[in-house]
Amino acid sequence: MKRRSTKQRETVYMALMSLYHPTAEEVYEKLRAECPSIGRATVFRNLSVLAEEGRAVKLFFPDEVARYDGNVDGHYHFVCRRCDAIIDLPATQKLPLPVSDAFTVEQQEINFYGLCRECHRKIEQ
Amino acid sequence: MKRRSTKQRETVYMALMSLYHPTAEEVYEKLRAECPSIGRATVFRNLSVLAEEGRAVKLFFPDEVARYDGNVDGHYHFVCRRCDAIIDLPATQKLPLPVSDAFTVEQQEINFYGLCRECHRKIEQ
DNA sequence: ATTTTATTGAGATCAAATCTCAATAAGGAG
DNA sequence: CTCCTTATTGAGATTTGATCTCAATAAAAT
Repeated sequence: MKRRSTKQRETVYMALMSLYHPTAEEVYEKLRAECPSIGRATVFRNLSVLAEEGRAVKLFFPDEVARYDGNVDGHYHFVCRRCDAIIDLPATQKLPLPVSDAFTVEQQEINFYGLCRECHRKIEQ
Repeated sequence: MKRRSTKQRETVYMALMSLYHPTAEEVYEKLRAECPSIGRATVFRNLSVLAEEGRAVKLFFPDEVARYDGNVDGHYHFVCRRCDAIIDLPATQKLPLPVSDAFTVEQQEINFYGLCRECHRKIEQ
């Protein structure tokens, strides 16, 4: 099944790039404001396609709906448990896999959970 | 709201400990075979409570339903994209957080994705 | 210009998880 | 022990993110 390039797909991609870790629903909401004729399934489908093509990364955080990241360079994420902010962190190192020869690692996902500075300060008082 | 210790909660805990990264549904299925009167909501609720209490860890993997881990010692996970196996890896090191003073890290989650040896072998041929 | 078929959009459908609420039972007080 | 408060349970309804269906459309090869 050869893939075709469509106006909708590129529109979805541009919306994704203009948002920070949006959910599919958020991308849909933004697009609907611009081109009301776009369908929800089209947005969800195209985000999947973009992830398949490596133009986006699908993110999963605890008890959260899926999010998409237009930044496909390897990086970590920090999630604040108080304000729910999701913050990109530069990947300073590749983590060596413990028992390396038993697995072929294609991707690694590293998430930190805790309090951002702002929320830490607020809670201390 | 003081927590009470119930027969059901401990039953759920024992079922969790006897399974390897089960989904809530799998725990429910197992328990239903043993004590048919148990309710689905009870199982789901108690797994949440166990996670809250630190007696279990709730796991999230891409496009998967939530799973629970009775092993609460910090460790990594490897997920095979072909056979979907989820494998515990010993945590050989704590990863230092890049911009450490801006965040208070309480947990870190490290997942590797790729092929287990078996599937790697099968695909090569 | 014609043909093939990937893609779209509206709405239906699915499934995991949560919520509702009356009945039950844990566990502290007397 | 008995009584009382209220956390917990269980059945089923509900929610909600996401996928599926299918006729209409449009990309792109011939």
